[in-house]
Amino acid sequence: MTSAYAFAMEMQSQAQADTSGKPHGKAAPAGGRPLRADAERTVTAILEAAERTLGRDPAATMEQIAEAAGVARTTVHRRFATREVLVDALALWATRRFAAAVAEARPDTAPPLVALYRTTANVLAIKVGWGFAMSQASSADPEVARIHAEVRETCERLFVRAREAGVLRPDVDVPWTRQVYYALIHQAAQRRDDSDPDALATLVVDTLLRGAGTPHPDRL
Amino acid sequence: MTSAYAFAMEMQSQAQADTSGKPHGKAAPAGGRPLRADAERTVTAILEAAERTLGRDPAATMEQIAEAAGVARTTVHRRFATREVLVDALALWATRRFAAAVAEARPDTAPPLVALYRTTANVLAIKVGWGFAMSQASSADPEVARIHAEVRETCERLFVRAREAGVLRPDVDVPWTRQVYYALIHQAAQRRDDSDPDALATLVVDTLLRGAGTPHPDRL
DNA sequence: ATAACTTGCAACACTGATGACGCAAGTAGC
DNA sequence: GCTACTTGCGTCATCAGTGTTGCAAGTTAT
Repeated sequence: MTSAYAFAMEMQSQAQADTSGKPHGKAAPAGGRPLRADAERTVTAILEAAERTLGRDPAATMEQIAEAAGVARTTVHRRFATREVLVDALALWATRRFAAAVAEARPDTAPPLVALYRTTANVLAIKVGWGFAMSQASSADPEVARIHAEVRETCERLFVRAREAGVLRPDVDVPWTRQVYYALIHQAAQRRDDSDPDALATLVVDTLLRGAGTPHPDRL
Repeated sequence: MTSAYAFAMEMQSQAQADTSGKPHGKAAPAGGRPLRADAERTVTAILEAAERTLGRDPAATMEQIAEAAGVARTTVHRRFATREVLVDALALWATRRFAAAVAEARPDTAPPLVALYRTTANVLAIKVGWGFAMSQASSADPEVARIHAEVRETCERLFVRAREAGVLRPDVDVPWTRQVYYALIHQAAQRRDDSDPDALATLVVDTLLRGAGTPHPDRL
């Protein structure tokens, strides 16, 4: 991980929204102003540890997360007032990377097949390693929901273009195709073994387009 | 649901195993002997309510499950000593139906394509409505794990036969194909709308075999 | 009708997780 | 080196969920 900083800090400023304040007293101490270098390192360590830990067990304890991050539990609470704030921050962080990965593939302008391939490879690279955070698509955070909806629409636009370009059959159901596409990516991201993003992307795109059947059997 | 009784009672007898006994005192009162009619109705109501409730929120409370079943929380505990016992019972119940649905399609003897279609339709019929229970494949209960492993192998045997019969391409990776197949079924089961099992099965099989691409484009 | 069973209710104990503090020691940055 | 910040640690309060028990009222089956 290179610079989680910028993201992490945005998280903090988001976090201070303090939607309702179910717990007793105060919210996160998170002010918008810059953190000292060591503090930023800690925040990053916590977010990464949270991903690893929650990835294995979504019900993991703040204690376990703290331990994985190599910090005291109280320190986690200092940075993220509540568990919810932490999870939301994680989700937002990963979601923005996700959106950036999609945008980078220029899905609205590149030739459909190229865009499809590049998008797949980019997204795959994010998904392996940020599996838990990406599973929080149905986050309470409206920003996360918004971004996911946006990506969803981008994806469907791409499929429409692909259909018009003759890459997809004229009769395909775009929403269904997108769901299948998501499912394939998810499945590919699970493979712990051969994790070369390009090979996986090829597998996904190939499966999506050709399926597993023989070209022209006299079927059914 | 017609007769959940036989299943539910088997659950109970499984449940009494009392693996370690983490809580204080005793385990489930579940003896192997028959329940009175009203008690059986209650057990069934609880299992079905658990499915519905946990389907929406896997972290749902025993209280919420009880409420959904129209029963007091203490009654739930009377029938299922711990939350774990309840979830295991649910998983085992659904898993057996699942296995039965697969077996009914004669996946080892029917012509591959027929078997594939029938299996899909049967499994789909189980999965919609028992989504949560079926997601417990990685249950602590060894019986559940065993059945799932068995079905998995049956599925792969079917795919091998399909490949040899020319239904699947000679170069397909069977484990990957099975994963994709599972994912497609899962995806199809999500569709709350057009829930005709046959239509969904057609969609799944069609997608698996043909994919979404045009037959023979000059691709890549 | 009666004996056995089942349920709801109220109450209680226990546990694990969460969140908040204050303080002492250590570190970053000027 | 001085100041401000950050962290670990110990501690405490609170809470939600779980599991248990006793009893009165209702139901089932014979």
